[in-house]
Amino acid sequence: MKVYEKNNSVILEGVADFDPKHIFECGQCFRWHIQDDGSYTGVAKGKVINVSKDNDKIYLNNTNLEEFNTIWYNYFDLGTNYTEIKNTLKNMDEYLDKACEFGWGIRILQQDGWEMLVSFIISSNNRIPMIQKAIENLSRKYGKFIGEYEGKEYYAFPTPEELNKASQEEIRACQTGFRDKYIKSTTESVIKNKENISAYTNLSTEECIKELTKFNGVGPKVGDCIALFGMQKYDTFPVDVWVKRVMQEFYVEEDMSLPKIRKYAIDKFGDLAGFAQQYLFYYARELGIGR
DNA sequence: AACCAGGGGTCGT
DNA sequence: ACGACCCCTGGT
Repeated sequence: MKVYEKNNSVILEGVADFDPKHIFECGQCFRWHIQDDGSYTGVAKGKVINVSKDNDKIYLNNTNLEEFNTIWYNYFDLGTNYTEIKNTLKNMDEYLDKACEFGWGIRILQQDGWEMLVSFIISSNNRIPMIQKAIENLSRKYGKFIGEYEGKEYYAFPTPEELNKASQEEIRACQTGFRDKYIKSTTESVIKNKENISAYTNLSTEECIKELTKFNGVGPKVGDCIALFGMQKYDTFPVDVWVKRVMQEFYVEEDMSLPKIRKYAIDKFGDLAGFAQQYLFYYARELGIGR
């Protein structure tokens, strides 16, 4: 991979297994939006950045080499060899083979743990456009102003201290619905116990999920998502409705419970369970499998 | 036009 | 084990 800077952009040449659509639409993130030109603009790590692809070049716009080295290299998980991961998964069975081919450019972003905690609490019993709207509202109201990009204003996701200034009613006014109380209680608990959410990456997967599910509004599925997307716990397997469908379609009996599907997948896919989940989710959702 | 069913995890009973 | 929770979408 060749990396160089040009006109407020960082250009990556010959990077394998990277497709913006696959990355931003595989269910792992909520703050990336497609633009008229097919590129994606998003807020992460307190910055606004735009990502586009042209043949074998990836353009990271509105950033520079220093930020690439300190932030975006890890954020886009560029140190991980996805070709190898896909090869291992594809050899397991024909369904993973198809799913990996289909979502060939997926990468699991290394996102902020605190932001994932709140975002996936909002995601429970909720749909993606609604989740995006609520997170946007919370950021605009309580997060720091980052700046304008292409005529739009962007705000960082609020820190625990910033979000703690909001009352339950004010949180609900951001269109969180009945999850307002979960967000309030979780934020208060983080502040009160001086929780360092980013340190959860140091825990074992099991310990990490056990700690996460102590927060109000975090059950098994949401806990799995936070661990996978915010804490690099790749040996877990969030089972949402789409993953349940695709698993029942290809692997297990129709009446298998969610915890059993999860265990089945973790036993089968092992350390790569989280990656398998992403390929299967994207495949199932884009193709409407099991609907 | 007005209404109702559907979607989607967690909590509390 | 099961209903309630919020709110937008899509169908009738």
